[in-house]
Amino acid sequence: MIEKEALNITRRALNLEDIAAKAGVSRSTVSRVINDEPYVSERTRQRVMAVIDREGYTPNLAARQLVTQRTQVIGVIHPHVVSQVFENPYYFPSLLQGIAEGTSERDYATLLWWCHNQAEEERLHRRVLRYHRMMDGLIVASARTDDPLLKHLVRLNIPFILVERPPIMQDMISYVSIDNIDAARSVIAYLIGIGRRRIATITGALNNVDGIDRLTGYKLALEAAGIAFDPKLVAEGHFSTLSGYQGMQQLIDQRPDAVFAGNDSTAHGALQYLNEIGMRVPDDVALIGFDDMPIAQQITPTLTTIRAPIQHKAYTATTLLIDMINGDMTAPRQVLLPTQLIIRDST
Amino acid sequence: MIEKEALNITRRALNLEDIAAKAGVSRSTVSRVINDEPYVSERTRQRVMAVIDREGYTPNLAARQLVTQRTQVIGVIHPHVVSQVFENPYYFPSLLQGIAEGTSERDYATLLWWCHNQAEEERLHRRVLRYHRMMDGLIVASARTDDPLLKHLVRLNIPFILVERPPIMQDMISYVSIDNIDAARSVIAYLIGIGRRRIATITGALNNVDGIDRLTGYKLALEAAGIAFDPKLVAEGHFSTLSGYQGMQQLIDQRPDAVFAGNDSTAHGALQYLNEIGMRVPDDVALIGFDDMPIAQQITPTLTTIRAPIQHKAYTATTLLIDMINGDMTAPRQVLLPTQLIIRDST
DNA sequence: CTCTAGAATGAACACGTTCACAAAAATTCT
DNA sequence: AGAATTTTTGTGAACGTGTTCATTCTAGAG
Repeated sequence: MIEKEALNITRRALNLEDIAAKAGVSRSTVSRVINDEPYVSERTRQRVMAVIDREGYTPNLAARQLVTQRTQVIGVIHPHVVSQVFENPYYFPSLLQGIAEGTSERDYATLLWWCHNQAEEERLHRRVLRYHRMMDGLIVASARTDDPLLKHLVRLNIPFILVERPPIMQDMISYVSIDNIDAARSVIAYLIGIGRRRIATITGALNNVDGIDRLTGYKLALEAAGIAFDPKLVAEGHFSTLSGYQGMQQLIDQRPDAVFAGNDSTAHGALQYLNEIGMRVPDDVALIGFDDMPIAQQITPTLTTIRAPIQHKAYTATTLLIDMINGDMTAPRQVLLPTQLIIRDST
Repeated sequence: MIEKEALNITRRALNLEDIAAKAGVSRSTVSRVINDEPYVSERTRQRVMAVIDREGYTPNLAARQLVTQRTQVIGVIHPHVVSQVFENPYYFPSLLQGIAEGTSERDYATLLWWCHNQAEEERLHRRVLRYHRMMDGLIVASARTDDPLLKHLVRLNIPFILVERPPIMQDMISYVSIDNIDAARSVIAYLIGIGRRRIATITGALNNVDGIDRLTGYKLALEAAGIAFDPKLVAEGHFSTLSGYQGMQQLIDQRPDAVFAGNDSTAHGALQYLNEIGMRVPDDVALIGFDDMPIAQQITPTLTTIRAPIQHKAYTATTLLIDMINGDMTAPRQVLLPTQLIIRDST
């Protein structure tokens, strides 16, 4: 018998019963101690804790999940990630940082789902759905307008929240976003206020809700000021430096006196073209970006832009999601966080 | 009875037994079908599959994990993340992309552990250790020289791999990294080859193995060329643009004719200072960075630098880790990936 | 037809936890 | 002191899967 024990090289991990035996109590008492439940005498609690620490016991999470139906894990899905992440490299880390803040507070773990290329998107969806039992809820970090994922999630009845305004079913879905429309509107109003009249825009990606909303705000502000909307003053971009450069190239013939770019990278590209052809910023053309990336302060002139509380957005989404999971939320919630206009030298 | 069933709003999910009943077979047959095991007749397999698809059954992963002792999940831990991630924003996304590639291929999920601030580091370690049963293995994305985490991981006997050269126990620990020492050495040799003699360096963070190794390579190259090492030509930085600016400020009195920066951000900072005081690059001072970040091509002059295959590094680490998990690896493996010198206008 | 090897299937157990309930012990009240 | 209450502890039944082993079925050989 002793030999058999000694030969047993790959020892199985300790379980509740082992700890109970060593502490001279029953399995459920140990369970109560671990889960901080009442109705355990202080003396017993101490003794059990001592054994747990000494033996280095950690609970088997799979067994716990099996009976509680809870995993203490949330998923983060970012299906069409590649280009966007590399165009605005601060967005994703900021997002994750906010999520980490929320999950750390509430003791959740984070399962990350993202693609290494565009073609994998479909496969990723399938994997997420197949593994959905591992997650109590899901943060959808980027939904395309034609994304079938959301419908699947609704069908599976898994709690989820978006960090953008959803492209479909907006009343049914919870989300936390920034008020892109209002931010764009106020920034255009500001440009009008400082006397600009031929205000062009290089949009963000228009299969993306953020990009669409910023364009909408642009139009609304012009309308409010009684300036006719001119499609020739709109160049379609996709959040990249290159698209800013090309967009500016396309717009220059229209002689704009101001350009509102879809984000700071785009503004940076536009600036590069303006520099090349000798146009002065802000004297000839005022330039405004979006997101307040670090690049905004690194270029000359420093860039007027809109600061979005990305990390805070993600944090809010995370805590809301956990509330949903815990059943503390009955109806879907929609939150729009305010942005801040940062005026620098480019306007 | 029927009413009771109908009233049961929150229906429990389907399990193997349900599928078995609907298909007219036993639970173990369904299990065999799902896990692609032999000894199931083709006819039975078809019938079971049809039921599974129709009912939309997915296995309960917790139950499976409980019996197989496998989770199909790997963890990624980046404990002291904040400053570093924001100084080199491309590093972390590239890393995750490589990991995503590896996990996607082998059908693993990724559990992400990182801090939202420095103070959380200790807490994060504890959480990772407490949750370690959820992971088959761990990728350690950034280990400080004084990090106690590695010892804990060894003690717990959990498979793990580093994506840097480990600060301790180098023979015992598997890792995939780039050959920082050799890269730095060859880049200095190149500078010597083009006639530079007073070669200064602004180091990376020196509590980081990458930073230390790059400095070591610098020293070795000088030694090999018979140039005496001069501590006054070394400024300590920490991978940031600001530290590059300040480092250059500190070094300028030494009249260097070349500067090797700890990374491209640092080089960028150095360039800003050189521009301010009217020094020409590369005529007066040659400048070299590390990492080939996008900024290297955005500044004027474009930056000579070293391209590191970060994504490939992470991919390799991921597949090796999964090999470890599957027991396909007996001894620890150490892999150093080659780097590439990218010569541009700054030298 | 019988016999046999091998393929196909099912019954029962194990995994480690939580939870509901029962039992025992301690405390308070009359 | 004895009853009533409250605190503390233990027992047994889930949770849903994989796995072992015994049993049944099938096809082919004699």
